[in-house]
Amino acid sequence: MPTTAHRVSAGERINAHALPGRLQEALESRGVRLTRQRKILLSVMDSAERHLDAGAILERAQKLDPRVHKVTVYRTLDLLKRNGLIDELDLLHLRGDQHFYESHGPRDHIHVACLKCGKVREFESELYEKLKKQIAKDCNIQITLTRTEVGGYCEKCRKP
Amino acid sequence: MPTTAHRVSAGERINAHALPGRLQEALESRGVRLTRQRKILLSVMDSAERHLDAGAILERAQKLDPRVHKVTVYRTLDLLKRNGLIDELDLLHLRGDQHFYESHGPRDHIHVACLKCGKVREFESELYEKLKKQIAKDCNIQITLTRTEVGGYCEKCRKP
DNA sequence: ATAGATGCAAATATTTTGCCGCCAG
DNA sequence: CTGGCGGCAAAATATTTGCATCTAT
Repeated sequence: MPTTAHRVSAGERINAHALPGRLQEALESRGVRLTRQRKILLSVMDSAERHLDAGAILERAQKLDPRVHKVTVYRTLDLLKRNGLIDELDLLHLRGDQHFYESHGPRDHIHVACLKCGKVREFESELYEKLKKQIAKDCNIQITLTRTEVGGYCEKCRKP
Repeated sequence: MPTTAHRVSAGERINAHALPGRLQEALESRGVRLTRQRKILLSVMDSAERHLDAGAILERAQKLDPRVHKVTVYRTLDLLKRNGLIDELDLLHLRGDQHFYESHGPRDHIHVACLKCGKVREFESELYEKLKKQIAKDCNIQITLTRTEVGGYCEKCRKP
């Protein structure tokens, strides 16, 4: 599996442990105990410029503080999942069979990935909202989570 | 019921080991070598009434012929994936972290799963086709695969 | 006959669990 | 102080690989 190029987005924060991000605030407001390692992990996830898997989260956390343990990463991810604060993605197994995580905001989006260069883009659409409403109605289901992943070849990768 | 067309469950084909199914025919036409174990595995997948993972495929295959090996299941799944004959799903990790497979026909569909009872239903929609076209256009991508999985609570599981 | 497929064991990769000492509140 | 949390090792789960042997064509 190819190592995906590191995208440095403008929004990437340099100093990870500076201010409490969205996730930390969410846990605080729920009265969840905030340990040293949790603060580090939350800041890593809050400031990620791309989707990270458990291993990548561990790496970045250990750069901030080597005392963070692999198992704690999994336990913290589980905590966040249980609290509905992150989404677990597979990204079409583009980069392997592990899971990727993203702190999910209020807006639901589709992941659009290029199968060649591996770039993942997020896409929002009113049509998607309509589709979900149609599913809810026609299947008589109360939808609580959705995941749409699209793979293909981007403009650059189609050209010779 | 719904205005939109929807297929019932994954497969309704009845008899497992009888006649060559869609998958076997597809491989034959491509000149792929058809071994004893491949025929068995293909028939298992062609006649599955629900989405199976590698372990479930192995189990069913061994009931037909105990000489089928686990590794062969993975290698055959890989063969089918490479030939674009099956889709690999995660079904929202409803039943665990393994992958599920389905022989994919010409029609693309959405998987709608109840998070409580685990029932998975397939759903087709013109709206979905439109959405894909919109993505292709707006993201300037040539789409080759899509996966949409929706989780929620079905009518029965919402009731007391 | 022979290229390609299978079986077996062992290696990888990822995630989970049991147990005990530690620390945030 | 104390109940939840984290570290460590080991288990569990899922999948892949090396190599010798077998078989469909």
